[in-house]
Amino acid sequence: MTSSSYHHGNLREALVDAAVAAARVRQGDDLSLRELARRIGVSHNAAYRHFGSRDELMTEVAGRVMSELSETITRRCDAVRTTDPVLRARRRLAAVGRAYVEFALTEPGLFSLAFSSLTSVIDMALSGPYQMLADVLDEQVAVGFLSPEARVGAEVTCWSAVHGFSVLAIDGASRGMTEAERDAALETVLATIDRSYAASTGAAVAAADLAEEG
Amino acid sequence: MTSSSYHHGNLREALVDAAVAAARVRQGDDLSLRELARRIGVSHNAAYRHFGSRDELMTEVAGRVMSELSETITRRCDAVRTTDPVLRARRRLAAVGRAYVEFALTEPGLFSLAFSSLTSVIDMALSGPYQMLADVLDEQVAVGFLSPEARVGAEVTCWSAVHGFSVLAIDGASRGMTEAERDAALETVLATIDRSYAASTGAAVAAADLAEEG
DNA sequence: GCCGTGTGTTGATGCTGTCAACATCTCGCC
DNA sequence: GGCGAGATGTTGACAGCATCAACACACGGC
Repeated sequence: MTSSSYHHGNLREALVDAAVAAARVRQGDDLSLRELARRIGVSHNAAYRHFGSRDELMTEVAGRVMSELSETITRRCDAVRTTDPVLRARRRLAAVGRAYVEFALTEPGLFSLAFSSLTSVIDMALSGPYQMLADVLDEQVAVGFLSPEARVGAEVTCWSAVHGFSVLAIDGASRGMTEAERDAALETVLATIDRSYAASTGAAVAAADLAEEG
Repeated sequence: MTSSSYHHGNLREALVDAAVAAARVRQGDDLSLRELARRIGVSHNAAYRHFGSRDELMTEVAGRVMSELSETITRRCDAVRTTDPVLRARRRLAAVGRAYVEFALTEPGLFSLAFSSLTSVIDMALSGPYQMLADVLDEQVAVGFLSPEARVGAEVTCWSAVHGFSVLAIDGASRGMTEAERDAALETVLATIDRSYAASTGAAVAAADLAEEG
């Protein structure tokens, strides 16, 4: 329609798309406005008609990434089919953790970009992934698995654990681990938290309880 | 001695010092070779006689930071005076975690720089902080607090938790928290792990056990 | 006393983000 | 239907950056 070759038509979207695509491919936030413009076939600083600065674009990209993260978590969380309420709540928390790490390791470029974007990103996280985590924790309290005392601050604890795991796995520490070793390490993290929350109410747990279904 | 005004005498050291000082002051890895050179009073790219690239300098700086981190951890860990073996092992693990986070929050610039430096940094961490963590965990097993089964992968779990906490506290998530709230959140993280490890052997724990001494 | 090598300097290249001035298109109004 | 305003895209410039190449100085060993 509006493909007049002078006006792009939807530069803003195109820029964000290109940024996401570029960040998806190569690690490091070395993607420049000029290169994005070049790739789209528009001149440098055309971007400035849509974004006040490079950071503003990155913030927008980060928002997209957060949404994608939320989706991944929701999908994984909803895939838990267990009907037993306690087991279900425990597995759903584990699913949140697995989804978070899975996303980070599948899309390390996007993940890093999203969390290196300074401030406002996190505000988005608050309404997305963070809220989902809180909901699952509430569910654990509701079914009597997690004690109300241990509930306070639990979001930060869980988020710290999976976020730290992701960061270390992406750039450094766990490098040199095989995929199997990494998965095992993640399961250890999840099991550690699960065991702690079980102990908060004296609930009994078995080692294999958290194993994924199907 | 060799202060000939043409040859600096110890540029390499001076560069690393200046980089550390600069990173200490302001967040973000926006410190440039040129600015460091300017600050030292030497011309741009004099640095290239001592470092092959900017990254090489940063790696050196990261090494320094790691050493400082190790020191902080050692100091905090050795400050535990408890004589009861089990309580001592538990408090020493908590001390490692507190030291790690304390360093990250006291020197966010240095911390971020060290862990944004791509690869070789982590290798240093392996011989430093990571080894200290492993030792304390071994101690917990030795005194019968942590079960050998729960011991496997525990380094990664603990490191993930405190590292994630630090990262989130520095740039974003926990921003807006008061210092007291942040401390409380950290204690929750430490208590969660402690409770889990206690549960691994069925050891009894009281809430105030981990509290710092005098 | 002289030369080689280590160290520091100057200059240039090509990249970046950002600003200012200009060009072109699109849409609403008469 | 034509026109003017605002939105969008372009060109050019500037300063800053990392890095390379060529040059200048200083000190040590012969």
